[in-house]
Amino acid sequence: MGRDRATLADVARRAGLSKTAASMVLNGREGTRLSAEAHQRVFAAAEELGYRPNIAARSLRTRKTATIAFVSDIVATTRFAGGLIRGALDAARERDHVLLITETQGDAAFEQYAIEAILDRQVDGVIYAAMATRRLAVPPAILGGAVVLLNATSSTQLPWVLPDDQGAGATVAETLLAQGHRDRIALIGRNRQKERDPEISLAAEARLHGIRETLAAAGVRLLTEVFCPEWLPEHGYTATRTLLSRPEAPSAIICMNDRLAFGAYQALGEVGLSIPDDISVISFDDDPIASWLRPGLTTAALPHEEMGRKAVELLLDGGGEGPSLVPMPLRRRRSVAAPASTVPSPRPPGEGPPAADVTSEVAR
Amino acid sequence: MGRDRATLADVARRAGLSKTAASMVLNGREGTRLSAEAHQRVFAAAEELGYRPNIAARSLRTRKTATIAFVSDIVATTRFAGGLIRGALDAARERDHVLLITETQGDAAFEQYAIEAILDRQVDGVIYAAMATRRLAVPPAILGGAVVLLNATSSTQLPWVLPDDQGAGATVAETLLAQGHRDRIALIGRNRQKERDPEISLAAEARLHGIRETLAAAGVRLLTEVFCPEWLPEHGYTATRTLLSRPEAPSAIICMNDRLAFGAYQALGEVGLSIPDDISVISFDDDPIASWLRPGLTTAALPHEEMGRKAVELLLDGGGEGPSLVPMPLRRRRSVAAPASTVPSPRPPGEGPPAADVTSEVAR
DNA sequence: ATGCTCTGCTAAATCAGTTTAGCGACGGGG
DNA sequence: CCCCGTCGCTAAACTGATTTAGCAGAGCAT
Repeated sequence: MGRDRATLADVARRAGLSKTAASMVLNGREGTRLSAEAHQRVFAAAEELGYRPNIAARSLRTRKTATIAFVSDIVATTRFAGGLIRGALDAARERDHVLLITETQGDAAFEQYAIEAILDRQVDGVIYAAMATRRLAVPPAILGGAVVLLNATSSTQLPWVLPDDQGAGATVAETLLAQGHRDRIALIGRNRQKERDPEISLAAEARLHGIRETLAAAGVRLLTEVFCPEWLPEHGYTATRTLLSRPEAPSAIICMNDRLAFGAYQALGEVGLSIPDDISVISFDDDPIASWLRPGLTTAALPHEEMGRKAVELLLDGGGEGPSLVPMPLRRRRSVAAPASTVPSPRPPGEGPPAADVTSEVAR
Repeated sequence: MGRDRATLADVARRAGLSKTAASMVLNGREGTRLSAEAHQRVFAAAEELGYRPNIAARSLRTRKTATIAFVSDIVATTRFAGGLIRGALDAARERDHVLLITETQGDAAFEQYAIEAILDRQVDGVIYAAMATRRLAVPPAILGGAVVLLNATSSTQLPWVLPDDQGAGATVAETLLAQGHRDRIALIGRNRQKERDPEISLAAEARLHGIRETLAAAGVRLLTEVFCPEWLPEHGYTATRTLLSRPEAPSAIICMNDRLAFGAYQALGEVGLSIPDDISVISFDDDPIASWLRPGLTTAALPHEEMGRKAVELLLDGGGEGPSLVPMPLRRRRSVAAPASTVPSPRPPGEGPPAADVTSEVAR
């Protein structure tokens, strides 16, 4: 790999000029007094030889590598990582940079390895990413250079990019209000222990805040909230069963994320309630399952690609300290409708299929 | 980032030795006649100064960068990429290497960029990964160095790693046979156009082959097959409705992947059939949804982490040309049981699912 | 003729390592 | 006493770029 490559000296020789001249021409240096003809010859020689600079040699001198480190806690388990990386990759390519990826897995030894590895390689900057939106501590060793936090905050004076969870909360609430939902809106997914701990997640509180403010502005209060230990389908399922066992049935359920909403779908399906005719469901994240559910789940999408892209922009183009909030667009699907005029009553389970119009659902 | 670092010259000076001596000691060179005391002094000096070699300088001379390029067609969209990357990352770290990630998005210009970028950076090897198991053409420019194909084959003489889809097919079939399913096993997900095109996917044919061979060895033939244009939930849904409209109802359904199986769950749920009491469902991939479904979906897992890990091993430790098949372990959950003694009959659905010649029907 | 300023270009240093070639001291054999 | 080999170590070349410092020649004014 990469033997036989023409060097700058080869180009200079072929152009009949010095390495200095060749270097300056190829780097487009201003203020040099090299003739137009010299430019021509250098470009021609470089072209003919298929010259490409050796980045190791260049960065030895310049201490620039055109490489960005992407350090994250977990890349694998969450499918959101892909979006962040993809966005970063795109923006990096546009700026002729490349991404070095490492993972700490939340392990101090691995983090140490990752940091040494990127420091040894003299990366131009570091994107320090968390897979769950949260606050974190930035290892001091990397603070010598450019750092952008992605999907995370910190107490340090750095730029960081976050999804606009609060705005998404507002959007979600507005969507329900616009359909005529008022006093029978339930919420699933708060977590007593974790939501207040910014080291674990900032999302819950911000989303809730957006929801509450918007509802309050319309003079509406949440009907109930059901707490969940985690945001997994099984918890959404149990929470929904709990919800349905209460005297006053909701006209709409806001789930804190799509996995909870999936659980809600399962519970509602078992009980024979139809979405959105009997009950609307709306949620956050735009997990792939949101589009696979029947009916499709309306949800405020986490803008992962834009976030990854934004992080690179802040790192390379500058853009100051503090937060950059990326809007979370609402994916409108079929899970939200106007509330039924009558309060829906759960059918006894085991009675058979819900009275959904199957053929219209099949026509997809 | 990385200024103020001690250099080898600093270490040598502090140890009272030459750069040569320091270099040799730190690299653990055999056959050098440096005294034990000299070793001590160098190690001590390096320790005290927190010396770390500058990789750019080193690789300028040695043409080794301790960096592997991970080139894939698509990292974002599929959540499988994470597993591949994670496995590769782990194995790379164990060997003191780091991963440079690029994405071609199947675009020739992007591929060109990616290749130049990694060639410029003198990576030690390339993992060329596809997100859908398939055959691909390796760009000749990278054939100068070490290359391993991940989740892909090629006609070139390179090592490649694939999931053992055929073995998984066998496992799946055996699992059903072991539960007593025989002549009422249906299959969902073959695709007329694509499955035969190895540029698109190798998985379908291999899985089917494993299934057919195993069943044949037990004297069993598939009851029916329903074709699907893609492997998405909606197609699994339609295919299942189609399947249920046939006179002879299956006791088990094999889905070509979990997303199809999810669609099958939806259709079975609507029609009031219970999994696994009325019908068993088994599948491939171990998508996250497999564990979220109720009941949990039994499925042969794509061993992404192991595959990524294996690719790095082949690249760095050697291991010869040709295929390395990584077994696909079965995740046993609750979706498979013994067939009901009586043939399950779908409850009369008020809305008739489409009735047509199934085998020729292409679910849309 | 002298000094000065431009113009157009180059030699050499530099970055931080690895590697080759070889040097001085010492001991032993002839 | 001389030659040779081993021991323990080092000077210097080398990797491929960037960058500093400066040189030769032309043109112009004095």
